[in-house]
Amino acid sequence: MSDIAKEVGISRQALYLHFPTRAELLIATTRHIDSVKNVDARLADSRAATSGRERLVAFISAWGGYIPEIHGLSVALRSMRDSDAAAAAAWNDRMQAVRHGCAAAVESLTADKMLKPGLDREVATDLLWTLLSVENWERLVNDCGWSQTEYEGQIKCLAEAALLTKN
Amino acid sequence: MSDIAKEVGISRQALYLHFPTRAELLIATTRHIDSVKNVDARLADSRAATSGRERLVAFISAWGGYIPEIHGLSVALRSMRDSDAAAAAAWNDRMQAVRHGCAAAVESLTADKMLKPGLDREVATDLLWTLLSVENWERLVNDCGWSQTEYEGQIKCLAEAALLTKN
DNA sequence: CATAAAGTTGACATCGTGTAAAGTTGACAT
DNA sequence: ATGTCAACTTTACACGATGTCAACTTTATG
Repeated sequence: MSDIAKEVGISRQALYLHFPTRAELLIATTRHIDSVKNVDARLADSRAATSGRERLVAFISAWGGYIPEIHGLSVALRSMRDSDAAAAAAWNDRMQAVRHGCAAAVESLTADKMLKPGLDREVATDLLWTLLSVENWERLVNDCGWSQTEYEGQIKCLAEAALLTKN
Repeated sequence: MSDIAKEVGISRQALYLHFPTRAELLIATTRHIDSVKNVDARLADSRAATSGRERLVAFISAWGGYIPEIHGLSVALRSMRDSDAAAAAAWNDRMQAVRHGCAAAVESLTADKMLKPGLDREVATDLLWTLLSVENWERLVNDCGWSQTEYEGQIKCLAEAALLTKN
């Protein structure tokens, strides 16, 4: 809070005139970033896709491309999940929203009969959701040194290999 | 530290007679668990595998089955990565050890000409390493409610779909 | 010019980690 | 039996972070 106040140019106490707690500040910031960076518009492409496969790829582009925008905040929010229930709930909400996107992509694949045979839709959603986690992005981009382009490309391949019927 | 001391039945301060810092206590605990749970023996199977594919599957069983044993500790260690360099280094060491296992499995697949064409060995290692992260285990088992058996089975399928050449 | 909003300073409570000092207890060797 | 050493105890305190509180100042506005 001291650092943020210093950066903003007000006193630490004045921050508490705007946000009751550190968690609320972070949560409000995610809301703000969402509106500034326009998440909804990013997801429009994937909803507009005609085939299930296109939808899958478009969704991966949309969410995968959004991760870097919220990454710093995501680190802060996740790191206080165990000490602050509000922060945990806020993070869970975001993740459930991503999960809904995954489920929609899986439904679209199912409609196209492109889902790998024997793969339950729920399981497929869980797998896709897991692949698209911020933690995996961190590992590949930060720890492994991949570029954003490499990340998106490989995750698309991986998701296709995992979910799509062979040819 | 208070809680641990209470659990152990000594004073908080006495803990510091054994471990200089909280981080060192956690690190020492990982070492202890490793020796008690015998990680090395668990990995013997995967090193003994004859084919690359067997090796991959055996490694996933070995490491995937070890995750639940260290999970509580892993949470504690990871949560102090940003505040404590020693904790971060300890966690990284463990993860690099897992990465070496992944690299060995990938090499074994390469030797068998089973690695998906066009897939760089380094990239394959990164992907496998990412799939096998503790964070993914947490998500699938804790958040998605999968059993350990489901986890191991699906991750094996996923790893095979991601890395192996098609038939 | 009064007022209300926004900000300032300074002090303080609470919690967790870690340090420090002085005293207690018990085992064990001589 | 006595002295010594290791392990532990209690008490106190420093430090940093979050959050609260009270009193004072600045500034825009009707």
